[in-house]
Amino acid sequence: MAFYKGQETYSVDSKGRLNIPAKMRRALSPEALNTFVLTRGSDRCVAAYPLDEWRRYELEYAKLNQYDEQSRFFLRTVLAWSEEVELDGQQRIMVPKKYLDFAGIDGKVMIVGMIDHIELWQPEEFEIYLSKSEASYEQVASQVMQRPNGQ
Amino acid sequence: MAFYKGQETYSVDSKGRLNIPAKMRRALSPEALNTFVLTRGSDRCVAAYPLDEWRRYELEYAKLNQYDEQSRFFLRTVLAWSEEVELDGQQRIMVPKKYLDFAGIDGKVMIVGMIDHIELWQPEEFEIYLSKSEASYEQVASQVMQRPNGQ
DNA sequence: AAAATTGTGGGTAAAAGTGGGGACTGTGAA
DNA sequence: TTCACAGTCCCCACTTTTACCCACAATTTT
Repeated sequence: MAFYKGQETYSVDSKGRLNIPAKMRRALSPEALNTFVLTRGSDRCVAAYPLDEWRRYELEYAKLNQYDEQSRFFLRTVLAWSEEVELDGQQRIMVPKKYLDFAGIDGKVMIVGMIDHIELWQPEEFEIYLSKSEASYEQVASQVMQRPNGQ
Repeated sequence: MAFYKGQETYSVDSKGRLNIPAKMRRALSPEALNTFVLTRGSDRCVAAYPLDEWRRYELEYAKLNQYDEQSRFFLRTVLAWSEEVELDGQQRIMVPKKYLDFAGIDGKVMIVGMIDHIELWQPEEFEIYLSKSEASYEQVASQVMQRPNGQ
């Protein structure tokens, strides 16, 4: 499987349409049916999962017992902020306004590859996010990746 | 299989008619015969099951031991509050007043996709519901989904 | 250099969401 | 029995949103 990576600055037009970078589009498997599922990301961004990836999560959700109060709360929270969008003839998706608002996006978007999904950020917001960690990249990396490459 | 998801604010007109969002309508299988079964949801909302899904629940209900007092109570409550409604020419359903009253709905409705059914909420009520959980979303998520993606 | 792909914008027909009139039905009161 | 009334259902109509098409400059590939 191809993982999403890289960052590109793209624009959302007045109709809310957003072009998906060609490189990232190539990582879309045919099973995704040219469809992404938008959802609220961790931190202030919009996450877009290819449909086939999203289905794997959904199957887990479907197993939850809806008669359990906590499960219901979890499902409603996740699902209320999920929506399928399909690529149009120009390989663009329509991003509903409420998602743009959530991430503070207006006009320009930073599209970031994130392994199994892509993220949409307000460009300055993303810069700030990268720069504001007190710990350095090297410090965090050594904590997160104890034994890279499975060795 | 397509699961219900997303949230949309729609309106119930003076005749009690409610349009079903197109995206959710597309998740309706032909076996549902354009019919939903309304019932009381868990928490203060109205649940609408596609007819074919509802039949599966009915099979479960049929297995309950009617000599058990709690089972009887559960069955009577659920069944007394169940009613079939069919989509009209404009893809709307007629929501009887008692359901609107139960959920406190008047004019505007928040329609929420919930895996195998959709829920109708009074919009503010839903906002409050999402925001007032004592535990944070992250806490609940980690409790509910111990092993996300089945890994 | 030519050809194909990519990123962006806009016009227009179709679909979606909303509202209302009028016929039909069944109920209860006169 | 007849009438008034409420509740449905079936059309029609209007506005907004979305989907689909075409266009074009910039970039990449051949």
